[in-house]
Amino acid sequence: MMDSSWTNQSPSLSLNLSVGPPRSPDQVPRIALLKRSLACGTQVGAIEAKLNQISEENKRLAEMVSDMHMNYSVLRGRLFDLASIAPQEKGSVSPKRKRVDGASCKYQTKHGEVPMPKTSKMYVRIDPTDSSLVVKDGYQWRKYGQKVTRDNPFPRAYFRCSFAPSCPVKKKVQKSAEDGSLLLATYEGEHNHERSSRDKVHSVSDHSAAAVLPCPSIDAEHTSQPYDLDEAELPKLQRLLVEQMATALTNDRSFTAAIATAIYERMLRSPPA
DNA sequence: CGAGTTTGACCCGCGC
DNA sequence: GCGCGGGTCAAACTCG
Repeated sequence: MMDSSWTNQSPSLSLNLSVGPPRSPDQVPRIALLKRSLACGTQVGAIEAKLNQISEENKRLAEMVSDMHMNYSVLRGRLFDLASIAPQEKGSVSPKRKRVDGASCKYQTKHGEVPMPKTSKMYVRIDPTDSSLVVKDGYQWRKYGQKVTRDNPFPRAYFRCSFAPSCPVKKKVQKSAEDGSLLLATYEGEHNHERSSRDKVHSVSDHSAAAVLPCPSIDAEHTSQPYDLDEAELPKLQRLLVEQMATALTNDRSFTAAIATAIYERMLRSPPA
């Protein structure tokens, strides 16, 4: 259902930072020609100095990207370390649904032993001032309870799927204790119906400032499987990484200038058909 | 008026 | 046995 590829793939960091398009053999004479034509003037030296400066910057940027890639690898390693040392159930299972046998993935109710419902988690970025605890996921939900839990100052809301009366799916929604702009939605069970067409259209995109962040290894996996990370850790790691890269790149004016120059030159040399 | 939300009470398992 | 805490119930309330 969710894409778990985020952590499985290294983002491509092989950014081509050369100014202008890659030089093909037939472009070298063009550069020579350009130089010759400019030789009439007194700007050749200045242009060469500028080119040297740009290559220096390119070199620096390449090192920066390499550093970031290394940091990414370190963080990624730490992520998987956390995944491997915290495989046991951390979240409390409802007492009424206490597991009888962890291996058999069953829990006991007053009606007997039934299969453990699949649980998945999803993180949603929201406006920190938004206390509605609404996650637009394409299904219709009816709230049936709200509680303040011990380990989190934010209330936890309980929802049941109201689209189909027989649908067994439940959802718990709570703001992250560390980050009030992050909602954690925990789904229990599987829908036995399609999404409502109305919500299909408005799913995710119409929520004010909300962005669903399918939690990579947690979300695709189920909590009964090995990747049961501390829910606070994973989004923090992801966010840290993305913010680090974005900050480093956007704060470096020479990088943005080089990108702009490269794009400009590329567009000049290969105009859209 | 019906559907959905709020909220205090209640249930039940766990740990001490 | 008792208190704690998470989950659920259901009456009261709100809103369209």
